[in-house]
Amino acid sequence: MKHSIEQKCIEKGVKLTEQRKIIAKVMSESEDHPDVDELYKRVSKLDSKISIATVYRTVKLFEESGILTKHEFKGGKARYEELNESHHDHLIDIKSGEIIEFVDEEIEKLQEKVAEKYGYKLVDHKLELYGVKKNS
Amino acid sequence: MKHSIEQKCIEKGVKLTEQRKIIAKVMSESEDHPDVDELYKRVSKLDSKISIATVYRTVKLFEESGILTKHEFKGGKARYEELNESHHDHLIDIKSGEIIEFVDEEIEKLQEKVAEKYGYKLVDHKLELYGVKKNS
DNA sequence: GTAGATGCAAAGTATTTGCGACAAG
DNA sequence: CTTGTCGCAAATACTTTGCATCTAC
Repeated sequence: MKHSIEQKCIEKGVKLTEQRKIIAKVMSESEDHPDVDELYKRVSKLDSKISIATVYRTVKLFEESGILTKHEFKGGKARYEELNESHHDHLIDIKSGEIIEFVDEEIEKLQEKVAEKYGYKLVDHKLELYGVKKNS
Repeated sequence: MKHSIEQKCIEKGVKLTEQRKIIAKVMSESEDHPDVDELYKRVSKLDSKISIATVYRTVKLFEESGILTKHEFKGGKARYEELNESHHDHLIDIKSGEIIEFVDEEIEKLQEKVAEKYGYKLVDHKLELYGVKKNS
């Protein structure tokens, strides 16, 4: 069975080149939120000839096609993850850099309500929590 | 009476140079969230010899001193605003770029709760809503 | 066959830094 | 005085782009 991103490319009519297939595969198999450099490293192991320009072009294309989503957490580089049905936000451990994904329906609803209150329709949002582990 | 940022520099023991006073003044009087370029333009009107490097160095220093806060909204450049008692989040009009500040105590509390749930102490957070005006 | 994709290197942005001159406390 | 700051230009980090070549459909 094809991995999920390649599948989505077909559905969305995104042309599949060798390079895109590799990038799609790597992102599909990634459990984390790699930045372009990291993605480039992983991709290079499968095909050392892929250029970083192609990686940049591809993540941008995938993002515009609604296949990947881009995060700009604190500290510079953009990071990507596969976009799927289940929306979630992020809790970031500022010591270790570990990222925990979470969903909170109540917060989601309240956000809609805030937008509503000011006469806006919510089209997107960003919620990031930065924390330190409690000495448990 | 001195404007608020200059006051804070004194309280926090931040050395006040001519350039810093000007940057402090401009930020104190800004009602919006200027990026460094914009800030540099405003500052240059009061003293055309200030360099952009100084503006970068100063906003960084002010941020580290807890005087300014930095936002990285979608689309690149970092933007700054004065940090004061009243915390707030931002609702951004994706058409006009207008930024509305809001506070929602309930969301704040829920965020704490989420962090708690995963065993974390919340030290910072970022909540940005992106919306379009409803045809009112 | 043709429109679009790739690799490369060069160009863009945004931001930081080394260094000698200078100013604040 | 002495330490830290400034202006300048060069350096860095991340991302985009022009162009000739190549490839998916």
